[in-house]
Amino acid sequence: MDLNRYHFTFDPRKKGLRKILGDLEADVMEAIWARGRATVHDVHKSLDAADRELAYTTVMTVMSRLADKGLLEKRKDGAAYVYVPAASKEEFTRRTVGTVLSELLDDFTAPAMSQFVDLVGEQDDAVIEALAKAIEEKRRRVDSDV
Amino acid sequence: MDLNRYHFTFDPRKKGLRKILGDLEADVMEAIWARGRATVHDVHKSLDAADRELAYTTVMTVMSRLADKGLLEKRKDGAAYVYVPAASKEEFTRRTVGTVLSELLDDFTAPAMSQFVDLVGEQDDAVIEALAKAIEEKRRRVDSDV
DNA sequence: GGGTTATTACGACAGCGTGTAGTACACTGG
DNA sequence: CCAGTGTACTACACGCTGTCGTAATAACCC
Repeated sequence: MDLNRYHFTFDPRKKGLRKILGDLEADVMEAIWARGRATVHDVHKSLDAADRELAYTTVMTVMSRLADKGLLEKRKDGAAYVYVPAASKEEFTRRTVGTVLSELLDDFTAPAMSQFVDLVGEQDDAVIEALAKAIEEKRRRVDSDV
Repeated sequence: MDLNRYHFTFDPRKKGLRKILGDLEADVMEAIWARGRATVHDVHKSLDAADRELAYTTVMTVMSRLADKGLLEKRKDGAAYVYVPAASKEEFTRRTVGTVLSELLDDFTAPAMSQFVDLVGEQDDAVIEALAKAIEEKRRRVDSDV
């Protein structure tokens, strides 16, 4: 899960996790999340379609790299290795989004706040209210501390 | 300024704009923002310190790439070209942060919102105040629209 | 146990973004 | 018209990702 510690790319043109993972990496992760656990064989089988023939070793390399990055865990399972996601897709997404947001908040506090409020405000008053409430609580806490 | 359209890297280990720009690119931008406009000569002079000797052409290449990316505008000025930031540092920061946030909100709406609220709760007072202010402004704007 | 098959390890190379720089050409000033 | 200075173009390295091949290894079947 320590994508958090690493440099990664952010591609606004891509959708979802592909903004952050490479295309093939994302495909592999999706495949593994879908089945919970998978061997290289499994993943290769599910990705190697007619329109995109992938070498077995290509899949293996990618899975290996994902394990190095901490997104997958590699476990010996009799014959072959089984790869298990270090976190569910939701959890991974949550953490990644959290990392980016907190980095943004740390380094660009004011613009991040105002931009966020603007962006969210366009569609969702509820979130603004939630934020306002969070502020309220925070203030109350501070007050009672005093 | 259309970093927005391009793939860029995001490095949590770096600070500020360096998360998004390369180190040298960031140095160059800072130098140019500091003087408003600059020639390659100017930038080279201000970056080429004893501890970091840079070739003139290195600076030129970087400036040229920044112009390609739309962060700088290049204007003929008699002998040399002068480079002018396409946007102020604040504006650039604002837009970049905005791009990232809006991408995040589009693709990861729920986690982005909840993470944001959570993160804000953990922040120190200054940050909370910034947020409160942002919300205030937002509300005022909305009210006057109505 | 030997041969066959499935897996893995390791290494390679390409493309892209960034840092770095050299060379050759152009333009300004004198 | 020449010298300098600045510019364009080209190039190479490194890190990340996509892509594989080859060789080694482990499992399996007779």
